[in-house]
Amino acid sequence: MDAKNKFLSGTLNTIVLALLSENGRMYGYEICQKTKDKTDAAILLTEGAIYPTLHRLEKDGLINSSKEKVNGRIRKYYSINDSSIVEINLQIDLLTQFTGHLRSLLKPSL
Amino acid sequence: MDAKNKFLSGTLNTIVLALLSENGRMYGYEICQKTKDKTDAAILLTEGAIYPTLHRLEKDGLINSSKEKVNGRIRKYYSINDSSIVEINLQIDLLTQFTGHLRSLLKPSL
DNA sequence: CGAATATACATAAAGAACTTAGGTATGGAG
DNA sequence: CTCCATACCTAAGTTCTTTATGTATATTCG
Repeated sequence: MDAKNKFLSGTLNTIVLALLSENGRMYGYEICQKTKDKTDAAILLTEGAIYPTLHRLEKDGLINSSKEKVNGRIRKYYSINDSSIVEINLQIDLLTQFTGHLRSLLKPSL
Repeated sequence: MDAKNKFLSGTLNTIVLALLSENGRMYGYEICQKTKDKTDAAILLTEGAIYPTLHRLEKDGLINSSKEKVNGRIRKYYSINDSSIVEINLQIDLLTQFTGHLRSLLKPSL
């Protein structure tokens, strides 16, 4: 019950899409590490969450995958599907707006 | 599958605590309206979500309730439990920090 | 060299939280 | 008198995450 990231719920899809938009081509494990690094370990993605998320996004046609052997190990790289860029940017914008509204609701405590 | 607020998940507890901290004393229906007003209807809390949330927070001892008849209708007012203020402010701070990290992850798309 | 750790993928059972949909009831507007 | 707003509540279903495994290779360290 550590629940490191109880706020994460619902935002993981969009975080992944944003990282792929920015970085072009990433694999699951890398996404977890990158997120950890960029947030000073404040947001920790678990593998049990990231892999199903990637599979879901691919099934929904938002991202593509390709396997590649690197240093003897298989990596599965993902990148955004160009034909979904509009949809992806919309989702990112919506989440950005949501966090803005959220912060305005929380602000009085500052 | 409209999922108006697919990002809400996990943050509702803390939104409620923040609103109660700010406003002192509110009832469920009012919390929904207030949230709608303050976010230009971008965040819409459903009654199916808000009431179980209030019950949960009360059960956990974070808030208190009292019923009152107003204009012929029963209202159940909630307020934060003073002995939980530290815990509540911590949760609000954590969510504020989370949204900060989240925005930094999403920012490159701007 | 053997063991532990990091890398890298995957899935399944369980739990938590939300949506959807329904139910009850009063007051005011048209 | 009917509809809508107010005001509460709960249950079934869905979705997503956590936790717990499992597989496999490369590297590091004693």
